Amino acid sequence: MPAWLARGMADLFPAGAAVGAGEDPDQQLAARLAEAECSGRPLRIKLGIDPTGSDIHLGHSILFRKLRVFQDAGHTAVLIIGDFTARIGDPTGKSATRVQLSAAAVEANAETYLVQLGLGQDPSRALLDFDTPGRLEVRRNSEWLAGLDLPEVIELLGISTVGQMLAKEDFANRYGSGTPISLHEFLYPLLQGYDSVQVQADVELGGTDQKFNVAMGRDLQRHFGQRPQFGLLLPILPGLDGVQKMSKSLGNTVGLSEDPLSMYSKLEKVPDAVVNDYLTLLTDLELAALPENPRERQKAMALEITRARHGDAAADAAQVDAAKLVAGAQGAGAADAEVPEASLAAVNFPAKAFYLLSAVGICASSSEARRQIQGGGVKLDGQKLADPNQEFTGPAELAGKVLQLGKKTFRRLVVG
RNA sequence: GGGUCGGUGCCCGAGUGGUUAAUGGGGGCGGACUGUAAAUCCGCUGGCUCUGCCUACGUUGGUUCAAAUCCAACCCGGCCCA
Repeated sequence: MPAWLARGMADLFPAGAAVGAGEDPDQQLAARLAEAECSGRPLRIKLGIDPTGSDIHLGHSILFRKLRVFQDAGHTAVLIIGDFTARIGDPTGKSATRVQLSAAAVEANAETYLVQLGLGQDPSRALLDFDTPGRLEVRRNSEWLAGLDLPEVIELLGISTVGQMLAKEDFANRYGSGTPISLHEFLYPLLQGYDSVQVQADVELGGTDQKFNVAMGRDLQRHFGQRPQFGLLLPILPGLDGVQKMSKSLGNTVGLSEDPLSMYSKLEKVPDAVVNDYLTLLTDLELAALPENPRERQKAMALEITRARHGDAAADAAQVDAAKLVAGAQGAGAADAEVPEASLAAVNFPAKAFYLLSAVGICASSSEARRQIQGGGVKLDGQKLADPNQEFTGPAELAGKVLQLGKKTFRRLVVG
């Protein structure tokens, strides 16, 4: 099996026996690849995404990266936008039923997804190859799901059983703990599987949490007389906390569209334990060639990922700025790295310190600002603010100064 | 549909008429420490230009000087039965 295929792989099924099982292209992916090579017919690699949010983060991108290497090897990426299934909500990994989204919201999300993946963007930084003919098909599953009639739905339902559904980990947990499961949620794995039938997938990519759904696709394909797809599962990327999976609702993500500085500075402090995972799954670097020092590894990882997304120059600059920020936070005076500006235009003077912080957007509320000041976490031009009630009479007193919350939040105050 | 138990702040979870934005834990934020971090220790954790005033314990209404705590209806959920 080629290295580009094996890197970062968590599971592959069916895996076939290494020796003795012959070269059955329905049992061994390597054989199927060879068959494609001979016949000149590229494989169809399916990846489904649910446009339930508007941001793609690094956790998603490991799947797209794998899809991309298939593209580069000459195969066809079939990207399925689950515009229909998003309205049901994939129960996977959720402790509760998902909210259903409106069709319009789903479509808007789908558009931003494609842009983030590189549609219409600089191809050298795009996650997928949008340009080479035959390498990418984008499909929306409402295409075939919206028109299903009741007999067809019943046929789908008949392919699986309640026992099978309850064997799925998430359902089992929820059922066991008395958390509600709506009946329509059982439809989700079936519909995702039906997508495989519709696009005649040879391989379906997914996270390890997708095993059930991907396997379901095989059942459905067999039911409809097709060769069952392979399931190629990739690990779930741990989030910035290093423990839980990367997920927006857990607030431990790095978004693909984040600016270089925030991307770099988040990544450079990922826990040591997961740095190698990030390197394997999000870069093409050789682990053995990297420095042993854990701090150096973090930096190399952060830099490489930022480079791939923003280009070398922007990433290198972000690294320098991040270093300045840390130095500044440690008492070397206010950082002169790129500090976001905050306008004083919306502030009504005279302004007390706590009100200023919230008016300028550095704190979520004035009460929080008051607490932060009392907790000693706020500085103005490097000088600790001690009194939340300290009054500022006008913009002139503040213009050009840098307001700092904690170690990493800075705002340069501007009059305009 | 019947019986029964339950719906508390970001999450979990105490509290069952009267100091109180509501014990505790998690998470988050801030401080110290450190190789950034993690671990550990400390503080904070509804809102409001705030020495006071608002809004909060599923929803609505009621009883009371006084309710998250009592009553009624309704909504939502678990379990058992049909």
